[in-house]
Amino acid sequence: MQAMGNTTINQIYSANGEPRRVVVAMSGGVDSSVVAALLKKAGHDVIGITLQLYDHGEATARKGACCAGQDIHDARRVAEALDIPHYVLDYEEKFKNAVIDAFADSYVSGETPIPCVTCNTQIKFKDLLDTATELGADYLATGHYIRRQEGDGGPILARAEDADRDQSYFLFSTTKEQLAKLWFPLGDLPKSDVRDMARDLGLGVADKPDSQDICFVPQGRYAGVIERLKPEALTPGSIIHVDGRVLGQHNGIIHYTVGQRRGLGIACGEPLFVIKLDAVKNEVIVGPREALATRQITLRNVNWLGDVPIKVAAAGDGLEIFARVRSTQRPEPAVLKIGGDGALTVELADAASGIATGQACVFYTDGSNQARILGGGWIAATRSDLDLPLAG
RNA sequence: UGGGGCGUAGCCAAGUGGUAAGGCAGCGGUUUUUGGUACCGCCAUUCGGAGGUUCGAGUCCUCCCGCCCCAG
Repeated sequence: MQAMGNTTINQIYSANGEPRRVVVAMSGGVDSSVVAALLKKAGHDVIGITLQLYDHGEATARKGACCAGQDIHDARRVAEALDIPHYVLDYEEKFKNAVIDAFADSYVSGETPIPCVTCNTQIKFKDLLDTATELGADYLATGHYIRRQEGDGGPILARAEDADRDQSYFLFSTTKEQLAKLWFPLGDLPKSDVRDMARDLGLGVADKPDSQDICFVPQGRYAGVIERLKPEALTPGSIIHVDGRVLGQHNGIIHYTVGQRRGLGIACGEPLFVIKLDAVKNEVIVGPREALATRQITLRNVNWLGDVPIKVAAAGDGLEIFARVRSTQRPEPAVLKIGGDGALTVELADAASGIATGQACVFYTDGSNQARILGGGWIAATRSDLDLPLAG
């Protein structure tokens, strides 16, 4: 543990050779607090910034939240203890426009969003990074578990040492330009060590629970958030089996996501899963588990982090990669291809199940814990292994 | 108003004398910086109703109620 801690501090030094000005995005949690402490201890000129992202209402006091209420106080206390300047920036409007509205729009259009990715790339690595730059910072450091390494052609991204904590899935759309000014000191550390460090450093947040769920959604009831923004999203419609039978009614497609089983309220002997959401017809298409199998994925808004242009890398027979279609699953063998029209597709070697549009497909060089991240894209459409319509 | 069949939890369903399987749905939880999946737990003192036989009945008998089929 001690050796690991020293190693990290040494790496922090060796990255620059001399102290630098660093803005640390402090969420009020354990991870970013330890980052601030480590960088301060290493002699850097550390500035803590905490973003206030959403209301002070019902979501504020609950455990597992961040960036509001109690968490801001926690961050401030840590900053005081570390004797570093600390600023709280009101990003509520930016957050609502860039993250919450997009979140609602996504569900209304029949997709399933990942607000954490949007927040990282649209808020933290954009507006906050700009602010950090304005403050004269050389780097913006965060508590994300991912590694930024120096490659031949500039910084590259690699999976975190702690595979269970690896957050590369949520950071796939980090651009090379953003990467140039980002710093992830925890990428080499196991989470348990980070907690130990927090205790050794006497940080009050050492035993704070990990954040989980969507930070701005109270009690996991995301539909309520959407309803407030878009009341029309709760229009009832039909639940239809892939074989054509009308099985029931729903109270708005925003309550469903592809792969979902619970909540359908339909008993038909074998379990039913949501196979597809049709926003135009306002229909929820359900079917057996087999109908969820997919290996063909069409992407949009791909962020490419490879060394050679993607048009070259993915041309012809495509590029053999490892792909991840959800954060909690290991990268699996796949082929990344680019079509004549420039459309990018991923073909999984083994079929995956329950892949919703609006989710992310992230590319890796290999299946190891040291794999480099080659980028990723948003899932625009998938094709069922069965002879069924496109789920998307 | 003759013959036959059926009636078990929200749905489907096993159980033919020994003290109510299972699946689906639902509910709760675990896992998880997205959703979902998965996994774990809970879910009929009671078998359409009323009597009867029996040490003991969802299972046998009688009557009643309700469906379904065939024939009139």
